[in-house]
Amino acid sequence: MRPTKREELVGKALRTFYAHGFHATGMDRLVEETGISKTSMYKHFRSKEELIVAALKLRDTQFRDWLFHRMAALGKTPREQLLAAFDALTEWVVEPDFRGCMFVKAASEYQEVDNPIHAQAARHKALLLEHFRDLAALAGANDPALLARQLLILKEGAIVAAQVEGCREATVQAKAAAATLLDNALAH
Amino acid sequence: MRPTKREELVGKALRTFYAHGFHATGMDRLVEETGISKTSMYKHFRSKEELIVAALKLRDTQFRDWLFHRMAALGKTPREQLLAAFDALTEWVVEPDFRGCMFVKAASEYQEVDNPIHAQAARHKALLLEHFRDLAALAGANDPALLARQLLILKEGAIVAAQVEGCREATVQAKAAAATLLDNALAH
DNA sequence: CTCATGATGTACTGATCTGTACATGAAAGT
DNA sequence: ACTTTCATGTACAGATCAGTACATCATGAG
Repeated sequence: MRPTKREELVGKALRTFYAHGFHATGMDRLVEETGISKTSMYKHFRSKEELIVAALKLRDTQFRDWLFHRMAALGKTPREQLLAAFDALTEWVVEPDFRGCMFVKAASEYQEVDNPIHAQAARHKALLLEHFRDLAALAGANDPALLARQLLILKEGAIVAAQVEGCREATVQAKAAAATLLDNALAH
Repeated sequence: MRPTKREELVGKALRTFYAHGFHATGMDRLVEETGISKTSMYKHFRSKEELIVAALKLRDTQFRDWLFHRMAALGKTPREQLLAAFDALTEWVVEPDFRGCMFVKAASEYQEVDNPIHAQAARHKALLLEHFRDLAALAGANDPALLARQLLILKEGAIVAAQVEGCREATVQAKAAAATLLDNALAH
């Protein structure tokens, strides 16, 4: 089924925001890129903030779908799937248009905790944590919540290292750390 | 010795940039806050970019001084000092004006790798890595470079979790993970 | 006192920001 | 054919952006 006009606008905005940042991307630029008129743009989205939130929601579903599917494809057991998350990250960070985690960027530019943009970023992280916790429980971890959080900390840290320093090995080094943590958490 | 005018300007700019972001903070605002005139401001710094780089350099020395001194104060052996880094982080993230890592924010808003602001952020991370690698070697790690990188990945990830999700436990959970990695790396 | 020098403040430039008023267009109902 | 309705486009408002031209001021030298 064809994407609606609104979905098309959100998709284009998502790419531009990710590539250039939120404050640095003006509505004029988005209007120019999409070929739509400004009036129509503001018919679809009452404000820039609303457009950003819509873009983050799209990114949330895109990223989770991609990550969870790669994890399921690359790993059979829950333990393997958790480790496979880092293989998926390795595929991602070497892509030429990789620019770090969009939600970290969003939360960085909109820091007030009550800001809808920041809240949307936090929500994404919470959803990731939920999935990891379920898998950690399935894997038989002593403390699934702790293990899930630690693995996600490794994930965020590896992305930051890859983005800020351009470190290519961060994700595989994070995977090695994750393996150690998993071994430790599944032993008893 | 008294701070020079320039140092005072950099210090104030640092606080404002950290609290509100780089693009979101205009030179007009900084001029108003410091009481200086715009002409004088541009006498000290040829451009906003130059001011941001100066602020990041100050932040780099401040943060490294603080972290390394806390690590030395809280830990005796190299191993204890590496772990103590996470205790220091725990002190930091609960401060009311904690807003995440300034260098991650800077690299997020100025993504081009050849941008001086981005480069300054990368440099800070490299200096942290150097210190951690030295300590890991002193601690007798099999692969000091790997261990140092993994510990820093935990550090970045914990800061991100604390900033984006407001997660209070992230730094102590990261410390637990760090302890596991240390145990593993020092065994032979 | 006179004049040069350098720091400072005011007021501005042109560009860009988010958001809107209003004119124009096409399609649909009667 | 005439009017209503709604989507679209143009042009703009008012604020703010980074950066600068120029007037004013204090100070120090001769």
